[in-house]
Amino acid sequence: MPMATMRDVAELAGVSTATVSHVINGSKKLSPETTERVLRAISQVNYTPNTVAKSLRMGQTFTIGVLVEDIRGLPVAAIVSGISETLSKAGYKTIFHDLHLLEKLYNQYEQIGTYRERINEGVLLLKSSNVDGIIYVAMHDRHLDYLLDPMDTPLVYAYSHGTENDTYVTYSNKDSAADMIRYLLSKGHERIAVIAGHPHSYPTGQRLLGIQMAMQQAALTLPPEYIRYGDWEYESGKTQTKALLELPSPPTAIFAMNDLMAAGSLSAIQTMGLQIPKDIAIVGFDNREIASYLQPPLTTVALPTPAIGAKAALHIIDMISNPYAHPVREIIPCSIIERDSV
Amino acid sequence: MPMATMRDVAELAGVSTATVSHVINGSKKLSPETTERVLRAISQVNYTPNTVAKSLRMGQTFTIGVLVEDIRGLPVAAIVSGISETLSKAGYKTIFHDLHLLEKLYNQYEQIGTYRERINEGVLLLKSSNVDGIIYVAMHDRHLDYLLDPMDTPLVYAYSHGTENDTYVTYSNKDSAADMIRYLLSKGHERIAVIAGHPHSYPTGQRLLGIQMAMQQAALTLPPEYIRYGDWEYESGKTQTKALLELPSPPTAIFAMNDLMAAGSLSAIQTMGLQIPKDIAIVGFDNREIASYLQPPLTTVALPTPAIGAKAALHIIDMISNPYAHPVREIIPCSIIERDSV
DNA sequence: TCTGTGAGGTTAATCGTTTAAAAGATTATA
DNA sequence: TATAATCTTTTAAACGATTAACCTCACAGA
Repeated sequence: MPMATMRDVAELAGVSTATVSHVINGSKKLSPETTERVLRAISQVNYTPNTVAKSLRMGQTFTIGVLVEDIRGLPVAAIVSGISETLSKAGYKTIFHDLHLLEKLYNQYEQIGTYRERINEGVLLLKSSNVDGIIYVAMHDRHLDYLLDPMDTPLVYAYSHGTENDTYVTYSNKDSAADMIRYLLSKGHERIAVIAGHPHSYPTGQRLLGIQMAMQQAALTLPPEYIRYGDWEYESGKTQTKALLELPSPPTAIFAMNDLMAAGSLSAIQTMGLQIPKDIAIVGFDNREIASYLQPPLTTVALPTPAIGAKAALHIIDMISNPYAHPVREIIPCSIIERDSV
Repeated sequence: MPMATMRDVAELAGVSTATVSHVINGSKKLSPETTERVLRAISQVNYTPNTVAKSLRMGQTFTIGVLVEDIRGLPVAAIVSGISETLSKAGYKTIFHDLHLLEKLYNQYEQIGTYRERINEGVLLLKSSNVDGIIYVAMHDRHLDYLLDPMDTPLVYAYSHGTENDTYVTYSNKDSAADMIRYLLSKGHERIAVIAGHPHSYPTGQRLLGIQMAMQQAALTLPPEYIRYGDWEYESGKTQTKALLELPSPPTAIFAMNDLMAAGSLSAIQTMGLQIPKDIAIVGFDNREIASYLQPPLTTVALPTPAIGAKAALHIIDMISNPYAHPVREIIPCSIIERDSV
């Protein structure tokens, strides 16, 4: 049995389709009797408006395209969760497109062409679905200016940065790192070492900046031998920690720039027979699931993922109703999750 | 500048919109010159068909609604990833709706009403978006028969079961558990204990069945004191393991029914000063991220999540073109991930 | 009695496609 | 030469909503 249409309702109620539409949308004052009759007819035939027809007529789909690099990436799922919640509360639907780009993204510059293709395809697909706007959730900064060229659809970046002229919402690298240092300082640590990520990556640079800043403010310095670079992976945390502990004057606290390296660090510390947090403190970044199951549970900084998603959704909705507004850059602070590793 | 329409193309090429449509869809043989002219016009005005109009006319949206309990649930993201990939390869779009139901689901029977409401809302929302079909991704079995009542939209369950008359795709609880036992047996273990999940949950029951079966086939038995029930959480793994180790004749291998409890178990074993896997072996279930970062890395069973997603997508597409086919129940085997804990 | 006003409803165009059916043009057949 | 057959293209009616503009009627005021 085909879905009931507005016509069916109109006929049953003995009115025109215009009247039915007005009842549904409250777009005109109607007599109580008519309204009543139409409402009854609606529930009698179990009528639901056909969104497709509505969209065609109104030139709006009330649909936002959510383009993600890979939903399997941990922060991505949490961000999408936030987006989805806010969007549906605001009456928007989410059309989801996954680029499946989770392979290790670094050092694959030869493949950048393929990435661009995949991304372009995704955008085209969403645009051809007549989405009212697009949210792009990427784990690493990508310069997507080339994408914007043919883009008359509002776009906001969530998590990663766009260019200067884009609207994006991300988390604070610099301030969060500084906060963590201040936290360590407040616990009495002064000899703090850091295991950074890839030397040239944006988060590494920013966080290092924040760290130096916080140290300076405390009239302390971060000696060069206390800065070691890893590759964001478990093993590198292990190696760099060993190097750190063999220093003539080893640190009393280690700040690893993600939880994976922190886990490696923790394992290295323990195989050297040291106690955490008695002999040395260790903190991470990201608050992945693993952080709470390490022994001891890891103190780390939590990304404001739900907030990033929610804000991104809010911004895209704004941009739809107000297409010529200025781009807005929103940077959300992270929070420190205290556990037992310091 | 508004998007170019078929009319624009037609005018530019000096033909009717019907001709343009035929060129695009290859639905009629046309002279090469006309085709050429239309094609040129299309790229000149940068035309993309308006999907909304197309959907209205065709009565099909080429859109599948993906209803998830909560995308933050680990297996959920991986399943959605599989769904999305298969769907978009087949030319379908994914409209995503998250129910945000991640709060601990157990023992909340009072809240079941709210769940039903949330789920119903979601289904209604998707139906009103005129999706061609719905995939429901739930982490726990829910009896959604009440949902099907007004459902003329094809539905497939992914991960969880539906009722007898539903199409679903899930993983094998019984066989995977049996496989794991056989694996342990092959490594020389005969005194195998199990830390189960909630006593009355479906996975617990099925896996226990598989375990008993495999033991019997090896002419071994699982003594009652070797079966302990946890609550799927870390702490319960710890407690149950302690109890197991205090037995007069402790097991040489422990099979925890998820990685979280296995992690707890591992911690308990180590605080008792035992070596893994030398003194005792431990295996888990789920292959969560945590499994590979435990010390030692945990041997566990991996859920076939991408396959579940892919198959679910395939089934829904089948059902769309063939609405009166029989329901199909597909159970996909899991695989054992060998690491260093046995 | 006539005009003006407002309330309550309707008419019909429109959004951008698809697709039967019709029409026109060209070639083949008798 | 007339007719049939074929090939190419067009006409126009959908699909199911929204909405500006119009219509009708009742009543108030002059």
